[in-house]
Amino acid sequence: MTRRPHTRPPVLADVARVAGVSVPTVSRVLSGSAPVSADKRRQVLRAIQELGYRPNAAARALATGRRSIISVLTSDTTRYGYASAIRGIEEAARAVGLVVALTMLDGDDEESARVAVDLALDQPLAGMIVLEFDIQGSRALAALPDTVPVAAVSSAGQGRSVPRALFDDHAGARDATNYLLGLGHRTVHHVGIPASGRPSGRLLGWREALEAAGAPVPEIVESDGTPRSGLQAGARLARRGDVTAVLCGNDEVAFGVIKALQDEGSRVPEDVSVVGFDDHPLAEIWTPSLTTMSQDFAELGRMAVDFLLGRLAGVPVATPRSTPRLVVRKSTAPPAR
Amino acid sequence: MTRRPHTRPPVLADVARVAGVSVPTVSRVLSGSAPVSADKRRQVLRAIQELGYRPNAAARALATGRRSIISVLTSDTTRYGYASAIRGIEEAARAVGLVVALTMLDGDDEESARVAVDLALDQPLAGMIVLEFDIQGSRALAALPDTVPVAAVSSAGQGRSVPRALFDDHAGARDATNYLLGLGHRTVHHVGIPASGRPSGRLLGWREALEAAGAPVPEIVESDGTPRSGLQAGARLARRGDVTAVLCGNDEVAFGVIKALQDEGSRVPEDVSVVGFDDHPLAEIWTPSLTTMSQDFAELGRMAVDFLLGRLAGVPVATPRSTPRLVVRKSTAPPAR
DNA sequence: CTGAAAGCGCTTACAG
DNA sequence: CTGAAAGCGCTTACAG
Repeated sequence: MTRRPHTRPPVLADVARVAGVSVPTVSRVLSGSAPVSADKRRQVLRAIQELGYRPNAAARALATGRRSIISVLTSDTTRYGYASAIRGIEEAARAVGLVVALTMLDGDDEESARVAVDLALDQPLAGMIVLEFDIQGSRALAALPDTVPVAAVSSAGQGRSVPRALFDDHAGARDATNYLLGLGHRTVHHVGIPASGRPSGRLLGWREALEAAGAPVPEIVESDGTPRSGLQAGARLARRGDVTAVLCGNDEVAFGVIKALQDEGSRVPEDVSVVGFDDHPLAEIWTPSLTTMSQDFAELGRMAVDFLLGRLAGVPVATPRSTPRLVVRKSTAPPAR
Repeated sequence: MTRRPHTRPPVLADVARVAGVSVPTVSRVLSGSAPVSADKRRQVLRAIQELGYRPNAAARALATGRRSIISVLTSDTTRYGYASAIRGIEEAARAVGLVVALTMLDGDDEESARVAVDLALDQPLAGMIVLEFDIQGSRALAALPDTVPVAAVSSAGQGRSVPRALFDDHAGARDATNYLLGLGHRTVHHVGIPASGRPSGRLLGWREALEAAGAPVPEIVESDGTPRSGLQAGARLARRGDVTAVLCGNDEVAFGVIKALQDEGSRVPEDVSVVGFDDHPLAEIWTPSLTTMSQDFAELGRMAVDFLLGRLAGVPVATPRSTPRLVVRKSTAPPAR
């Protein structure tokens, strides 16, 4: 395999010359936009093969004005929910011939959001999708100029008036809390995770369910959404002594909470019931297997793409919405007495 | 916030007109490529502000010939190792002003590899990075024309002569196996995961260590790399009855193996020691916490970018290499008797 | 069906 | 320091 880095890549005019036709004719067989005689078509195809010709994407984009990139703005892509949503976005984008560009939102301030947004905006974008799962996502959304088509994947009930695919974690948290109350727990504790705005839909749904049931609303235990922070949250809960049910902001935190509770001598679910959020692939393998609110992130990602494309095409699309679904496993049970 | 979807976005000539200067002058203040008087500079800047001007990426790419996209070809991005590598790639790329495009390799055949490669190639690429963690990656690599600059992230010892950042899982598996043998285990079983070629570096390292020690080489138990398949593999191992030590192809599988062993009444590590690979974020939270070969995937991703850019710049770069490191936790112990 | 010409929105010599 | 001109590699009317 010989590499020829110094050879100028062949352009359309080269193909035309080799095939003995005009430049527009090559363009026509490439795009199929107009009929070309079988003969010339064959010659063109052969020349393309021979030269290893590839259309210049930049030139094409400039001439047509078509944009082929969907830029995704997201914080930590190694987290399960984020990774799944990105996967769904990529699938849906690829299906319509679009490419997904990834820009990580890793700074904590507005300046770094602006830098990330600028970098993304420097591409020939068809549109942009912001994963507004957290404050970084919200900041990026705020830093976006209103000239670029954008769709966000957000918790229902967020404020900013941007088109979005919604996941109703508010309703999900309410359902989860009601489920625990229904098992007979006097109240439910909550381990929060960082949210896009204050307060999160999960927190609101949880509190709403408690208040509707006339149950006391315990102080929230905060976490940063990682298993490690769940460990600390679990240790704090164990020390309280009166905890029998916990709703965690996500499964990763729930894993840590369970581990800490067990380390402190509490049995799950006999002493404490724990519910997670997201249905992480390891939730069913955990010991005990984790009761959780299942969210289809990939589907959410796909919906965001469809939504964005629909709006670009001028077709009115209803706001897509996804409601988490309770998956009961072994980490929950009625309280001891 | 009013959206004006039907307004033509401002172009450089608009800025020039509003600022009362020539087009090249605007270009110069934009790029800083040549001195511009303070006066004109100010006027240009004001006009840019006023119009909300953004350079057209396609036009710029066409005029300069500069490419700003690094395309990453990868299969399932929700898996921990893949997600981390992508994260590292994105960080390194962003640091030098490049954008990362993601193309998922989800088909099982060569045709879908070709389709994915074609889509990626349709962008103005600076270069390409292939995550050759599995057969999909290898297929994509094979489908790549040799005109595009490419770097792969691969297991050491892979065949194809493409520049690559290497992770030495061969050595890692050998170290892990030797560690288990050193604890006094008579032999070590292996749960394989899908690899890029046959056989994988992990398998080779494992077998090599056993043979060097004169230990018997048990039949391999296959898995697809998911926790669920680990469950099945664990159940099969439990049935054998003579298993005291297991090296798993990755942590996700190890989690499933541990779970199944426990379900079948084996204690880990008292009856069976289990070692994983990758150091998944949940490895330290697992019960028991998982002894594993830690790999810095993000670092590997960063190295791949540096490697690619170095080669693009014509700077000779040594092949970057990363060797996994043993992290001893609670899932391993000397055999019972 | 086919070619000559203009244009997409930038940048880069080239003169001055 | 600044502007007129050419060019990057395509596509798209426009004639024929």
